[in-house]
Amino acid sequence: MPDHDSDSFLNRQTKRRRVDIGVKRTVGSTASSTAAATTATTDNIARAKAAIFSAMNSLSSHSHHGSDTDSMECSVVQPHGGPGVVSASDSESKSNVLRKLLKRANSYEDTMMPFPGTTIISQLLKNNIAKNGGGHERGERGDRGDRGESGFPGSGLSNASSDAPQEDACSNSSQDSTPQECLSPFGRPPGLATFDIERLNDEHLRAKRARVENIIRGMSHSPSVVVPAASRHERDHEMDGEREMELDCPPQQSQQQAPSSPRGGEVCSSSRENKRKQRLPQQQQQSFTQLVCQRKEQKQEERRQLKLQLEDMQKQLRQLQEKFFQIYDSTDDSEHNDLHNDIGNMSEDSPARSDAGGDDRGGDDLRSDNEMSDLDPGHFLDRARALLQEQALLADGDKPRREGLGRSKGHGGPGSSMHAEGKQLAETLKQELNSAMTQVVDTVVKVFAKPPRPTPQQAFPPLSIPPERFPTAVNGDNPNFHTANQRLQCFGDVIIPNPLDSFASMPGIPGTANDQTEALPLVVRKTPSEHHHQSSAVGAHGGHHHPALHPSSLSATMGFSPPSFRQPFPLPLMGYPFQSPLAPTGGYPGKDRSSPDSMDLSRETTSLRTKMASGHHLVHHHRSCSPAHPGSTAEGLSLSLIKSECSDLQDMADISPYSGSNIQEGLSPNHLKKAKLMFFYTRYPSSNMLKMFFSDVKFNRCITSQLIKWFSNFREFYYIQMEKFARQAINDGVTGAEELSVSRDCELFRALNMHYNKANDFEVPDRFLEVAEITLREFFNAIVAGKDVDPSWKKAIYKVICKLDSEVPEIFKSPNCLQELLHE
DNA sequence: CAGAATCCTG
DNA sequence: CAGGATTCTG
Repeated sequence: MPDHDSDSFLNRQTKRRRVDIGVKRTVGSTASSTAAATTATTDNIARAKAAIFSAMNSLSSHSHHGSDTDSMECSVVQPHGGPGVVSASDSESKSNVLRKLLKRANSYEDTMMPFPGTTIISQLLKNNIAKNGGGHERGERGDRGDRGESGFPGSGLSNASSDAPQEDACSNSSQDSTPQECLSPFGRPPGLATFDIERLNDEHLRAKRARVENIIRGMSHSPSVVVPAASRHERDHEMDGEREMELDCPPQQSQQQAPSSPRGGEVCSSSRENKRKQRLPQQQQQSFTQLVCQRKEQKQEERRQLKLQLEDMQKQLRQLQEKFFQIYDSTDDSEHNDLHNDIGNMSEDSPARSDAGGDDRGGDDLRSDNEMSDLDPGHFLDRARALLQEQALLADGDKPRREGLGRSKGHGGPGSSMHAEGKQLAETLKQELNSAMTQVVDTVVKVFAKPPRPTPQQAFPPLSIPPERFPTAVNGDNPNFHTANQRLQCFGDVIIPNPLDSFASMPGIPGTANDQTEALPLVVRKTPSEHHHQSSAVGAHGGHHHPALHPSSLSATMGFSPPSFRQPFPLPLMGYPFQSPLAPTGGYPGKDRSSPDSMDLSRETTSLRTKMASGHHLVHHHRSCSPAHPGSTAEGLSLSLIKSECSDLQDMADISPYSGSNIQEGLSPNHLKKAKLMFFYTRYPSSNMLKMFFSDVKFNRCITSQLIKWFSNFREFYYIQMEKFARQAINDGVTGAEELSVSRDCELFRALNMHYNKANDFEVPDRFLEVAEITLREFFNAIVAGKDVDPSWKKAIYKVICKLDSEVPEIFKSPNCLQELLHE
């Protein structure tokens, strides 16, 4: 299709030879052919790239599923433990926190990793779950165990004090429960505990349990037990949000409904939380003692598992941190110091640090932003990546640092030889870690979960992608994405050009609107001085994106792909100039792509697109547009969503491979200026001529049209002036054309010069004066002859003038001609 | 009728 | 100068 368009266009140019006013325009058929050939070649390249891209997408798709699976796995919930089992809750909370954090990482990874299952984190998590064995009681925690849990979601720092466990409060009243909490409107009937339903991975099983639970609840209703919902509510909310996004588990919903929990406001009430609330009450129910006993065993088991998991995760976390640091400390320290610190604070194996961290955290609210940014997907990705690399390195020999980490992980075992102090320290550290995690999770959840969730779902219903992913991907573009990407680039082999950026490099984009023949506002206002690297209308193409043009080969092993792959198009951003073919306009079907904001955002988007356009991506899209690749459904989200308005894709293909040159994607003011100067030589330039003289511009239909339009406008002005002065001369009593002359100091010339050579920094060729004079006389004669009565009387004049074009100096072919010309 | 140039307007 | 409407051509 692209070829066709291009060819047809060129052919038309060649064949057409039509003219303004009946004068045939000279067009170089040869040049035309050449251009066509070039196009074809590039197209082939494009196809190859498309294939690659396609493959990538496929992988991405897989990863997605994988992530879901993981999520489910991770969603296992700790069964309620009796009074003596409180520690379980503790470990559970930690484990949850860690898991969530880690999972979050997974999530992000999934977003970009082709092989979800292979992500280190997920693997580790799985292993943990699988291998959980003897339980480690955290005696230290004691009855306070629940605290950690309760504290985690809300304000990570305040967990020790304000976040009194609502559960405990309500059930035992031994804890510093807040009355309000208990009185919360949300307090629901002391339903029987939902046992450990949550832990069951099997949805059906869970559903059954839920039903049973309902029945039981109906039977036993102990008013004495009120679930504190107020604070819990908040917490649940957050957690729910996270869970919902991460897990997207249907079973939970059924359960939550069952409990008849009045919390209508919540997006997705956490079944798990609900259950826990009900746990204690349940135990108080004698009638269910047996049942409880049975459950207890399971709970015990669960507890042990959870503990193990927690420990493992902690260990993993440390390892990740360590590795991450190792890798980044040497590279970009400054940029990630925050992250480093944050993690460090959470690290258990560095007492001093942890302590300090704890203190810091007390008044560390100000850092929330930083933390947030640090905890973006990119960070997780980085960490994961770091881990991978580390593993590779470890194969050769363990690194000292890692050793240190490894050793740190021994705490917690019941048989641990730790001294009391050590235990306390460990405990403290754990809490710190917990709180830190909480904070982190909260921030992340808030940031990624809240805003856009609804929109994405609507946009991509069929994809059934966890809502959170979209926001994530989208948000990722902003501050975080770039940094993440940059960091990724540290791993040279795995670097993938930012897909979004590549869009900008598509020359065709500006005019991409299929049949858009009229020039779009391609001209970007720039300062003449910045002739080079000036950002083209299409945006930040100038000079910076080149690196991106060397798309690193995708590392299959790493399988990292920018989030943007999955959600490459921040749709809202896909605005005007980029109604590009590539633009996933399809992504948001029916969406107004030319929203007013688009322009503003375009700049931002542009940079992203630049990279996106580079390499295979660009080409791929291109291909998808071709008839041969109709649906390209299997090609993954981005592709499937991409509606191709491929008209000008081919043009893009032409230029996509360009490298290093100063080719621009749009016409700049300098180009306009140059065109005006050229007008002194040629009034009717052919499109091929334009291409030759604007070699620094990537030609597409739009550009061509615009250039032609420019000259058309030039002519318009020129002829208007001619007619005006001719009539003026007539009015002035001039009787013979011979009396008319055009000199450099005449009015006419000044008018023209003012228009085409405003700065007067160009020496107008004498030939132009001649032509102008001829033109003036033509008009004069015509008018005198009364030909102006004929509506098309000017055509004859045009016909004459168009033959007067002279050769344009070679120097105009130079992209730098302006400098050269004006400096002479 | 499509495509191209011109005309007209802002 | 850009856009849209109109005209013209093959």
